Amino acid sequence: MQLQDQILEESRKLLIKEGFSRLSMRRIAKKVGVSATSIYLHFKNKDELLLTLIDQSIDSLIRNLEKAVAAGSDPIQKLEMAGRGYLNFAISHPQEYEIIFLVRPEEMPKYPQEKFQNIRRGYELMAGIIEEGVEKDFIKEENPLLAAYTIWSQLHGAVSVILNQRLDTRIDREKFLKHALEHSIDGFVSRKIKV
Amino acid sequence: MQLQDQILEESRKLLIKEGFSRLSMRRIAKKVGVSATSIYLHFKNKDELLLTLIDQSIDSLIRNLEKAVAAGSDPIQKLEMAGRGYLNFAISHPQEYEIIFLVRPEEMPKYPQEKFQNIRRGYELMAGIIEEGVEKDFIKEENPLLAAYTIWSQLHGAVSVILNQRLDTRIDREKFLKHALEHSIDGFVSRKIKV
Amino acid sequence: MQLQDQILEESRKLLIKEGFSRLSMRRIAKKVGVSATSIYLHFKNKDELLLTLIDQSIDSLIRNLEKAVAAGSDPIQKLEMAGRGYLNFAISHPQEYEIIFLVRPEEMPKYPQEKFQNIRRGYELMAGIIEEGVEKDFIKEENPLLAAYTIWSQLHGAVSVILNQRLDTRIDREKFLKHALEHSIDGFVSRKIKV
Amino acid sequence: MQLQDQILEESRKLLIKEGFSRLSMRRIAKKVGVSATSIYLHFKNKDELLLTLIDQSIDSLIRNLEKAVAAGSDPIQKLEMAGRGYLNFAISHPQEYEIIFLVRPEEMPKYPQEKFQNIRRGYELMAGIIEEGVEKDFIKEENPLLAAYTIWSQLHGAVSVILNQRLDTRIDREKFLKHALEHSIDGFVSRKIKV
DNA sequence: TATGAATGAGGCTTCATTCAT
DNA sequence: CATGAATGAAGCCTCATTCAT
Repeated sequence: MQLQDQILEESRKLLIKEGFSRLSMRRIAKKVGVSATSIYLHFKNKDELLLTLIDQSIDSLIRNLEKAVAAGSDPIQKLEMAGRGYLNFAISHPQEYEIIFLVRPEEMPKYPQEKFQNIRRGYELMAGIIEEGVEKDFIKEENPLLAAYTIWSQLHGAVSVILNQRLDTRIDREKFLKHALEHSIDGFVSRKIKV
Repeated sequence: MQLQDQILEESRKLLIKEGFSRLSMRRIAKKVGVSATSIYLHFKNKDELLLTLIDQSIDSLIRNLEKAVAAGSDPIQKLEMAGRGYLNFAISHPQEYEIIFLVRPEEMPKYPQEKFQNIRRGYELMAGIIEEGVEKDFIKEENPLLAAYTIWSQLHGAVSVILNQRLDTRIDREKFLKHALEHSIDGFVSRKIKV
Repeated sequence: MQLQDQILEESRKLLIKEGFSRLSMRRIAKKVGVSATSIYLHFKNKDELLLTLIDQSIDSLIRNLEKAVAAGSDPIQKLEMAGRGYLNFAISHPQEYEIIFLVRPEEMPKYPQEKFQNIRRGYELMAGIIEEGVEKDFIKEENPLLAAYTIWSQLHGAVSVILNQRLDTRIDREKFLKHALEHSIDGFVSRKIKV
Repeated sequence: MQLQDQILEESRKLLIKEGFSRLSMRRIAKKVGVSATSIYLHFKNKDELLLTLIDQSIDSLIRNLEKAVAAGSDPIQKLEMAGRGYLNFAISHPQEYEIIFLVRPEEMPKYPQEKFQNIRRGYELMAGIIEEGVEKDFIKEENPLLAAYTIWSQLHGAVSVILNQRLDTRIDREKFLKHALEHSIDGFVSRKIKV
């Protein structure tokens, strides 16, 4: 593995294990086993490193969604599989998922906007499915993008409480995820069709 | 205003404006117009300051929810008003809302667990309403706590994308909030009763 | 007990338990249960407090020596009892003993010299005994002050290694003290007379 | 000279001139003429710096003793030379000598015990000589280690009063040292053989 | 006699980054 | 491609002391 990739990988690990505030160039360098200076041969500075991290993670999430969706046949199934894919990705790749939401708005001006807009591809993929569902009369929905984004945000909410370890201890994690998915996807769908 | 309150207020402002990583004792002191040392006369250390901030914010959120709920008559209305109250609070008091979710899991061990568990009162309030709805046959739901927590997490998701300034620019904020609320509350209710 | 005495007592305890570097006005105040400011009502500043502490300790040591010597009949016995008294005092009142040697030379200019010279009374007491022994022909010694001071310094050495917890673990403390005393006092006497 | 050595040297000087309580990383850095940060490139932290200082000093003392002893022929002469070597080292390298006794018991837990135990080699060297003396019938002594340690502590006492500038102004320093050495070594020896 | 509030100086340490090699 | 040395800024925190009450 190239040094550049090692740096990215260790950064991800450090990020999830120790938190953002403890992610320093020195720490990364030590973990990788090179001098701190060496990192600068591969990344212009810390911001660029983070940006690469974010970029990769967004790509990874979207690739996962696309793969998940590919297996579905009708729009409703596709939507459900996208939702499931989202949750699975977040839960099983917490480092990558969290990095996507790592940069806080006050720091965003430092980062090129278009990088963040890549994430659009995620819910646009969902919006596309909904649109397809509308066209094929599976789904009734006036604003597919809005609908997709709503689902997207709700899935994010469910994942957030888990990754932030704030899920009530009296609630079973798997049950919660199942319920949240249903409530976001099935519920949405059912309501629109069955009612 | 007492210095203690000024410190808390400026901390909140700084937090929202500059982010967690830039919230330092020195910065707070400078903003308030006192020496950094003075803060230690009112708070044992930075952690205690943050804890007070969190505590106050949780209290504030819950008081808002309680007030919102008080105006409702039947369970369904109450639930909707709680949801609306949640969103309103988060949007209009972003500093306080964000502080509640500020502490990341890797730093939690430092803080007393019971402080964080105060937040339970928030979704337990919702669970209570759902239970009431079940009793009065307005709502069909086997696990009110799970249901309440699901709604809770979804509202959090909606709020998060807004506060993190990640809402797609093509989507209107108000429309999104309305849609998200409906999708979380009404949808939940309709599905359970009407179907 | 007066506040002033409480302050002194807690200072002594703190000094021995936590060390000089951690003896701060705030800490003392907290231990005593008053505000830090209050100490300044009783002592001009930290140096004055320390000085009082030293003064009292020197007095205490010397009073102990005088008492010990009083019980002896002939000079040799007196000398031995003085030595034993010295060791006993140091071992059983480590706080007070250590304070006497607390102030390092580089800080001495701050303190009035005459306070420290009180300690002279300690080995002058011993020198007196030796002189008495010379007069009564028990002891042969040209320079009683030098002899007394030598014994004095050797007893200090023995006590130091114990209080500094540097006594070799393979050596029994009591045996060491006995041996050191013999070697300093008896040995001195025997050599001069018996040989 | 390497920066590391400069740091150690200036630390020693500062220690003897200003005392332990004023030995700070900043001060050392200023003396050496580098930024405080630079020290951390050569020492992990302040404790490590002190430990290095202590380690070097213990080594230095023991090497001096060994050299001193080498010149002696019979055990008694060796013992005397070791004692003289001890005094000489302490008086002419006060910084190094004092550092050995710098760490107070309450701070010892922070430091690895084995470093401090190196000092054992010092009085074990003396114990060895005494043992040799016993074997060759020059000396009668049941417990060589105890005897050696007693001498050791007494020499330390003599040195202490001088380095702490507490020697009575009426006593000549050289005479005192000579007397103390005799009293510790010769006295010990004479008594054991001649009586 | 007592204190709460305040402060400037300074404590140790970590950080991102640069520069010469 | 890699590094060791260096640094200014900043982090949290404690200190002795003063002042107004």
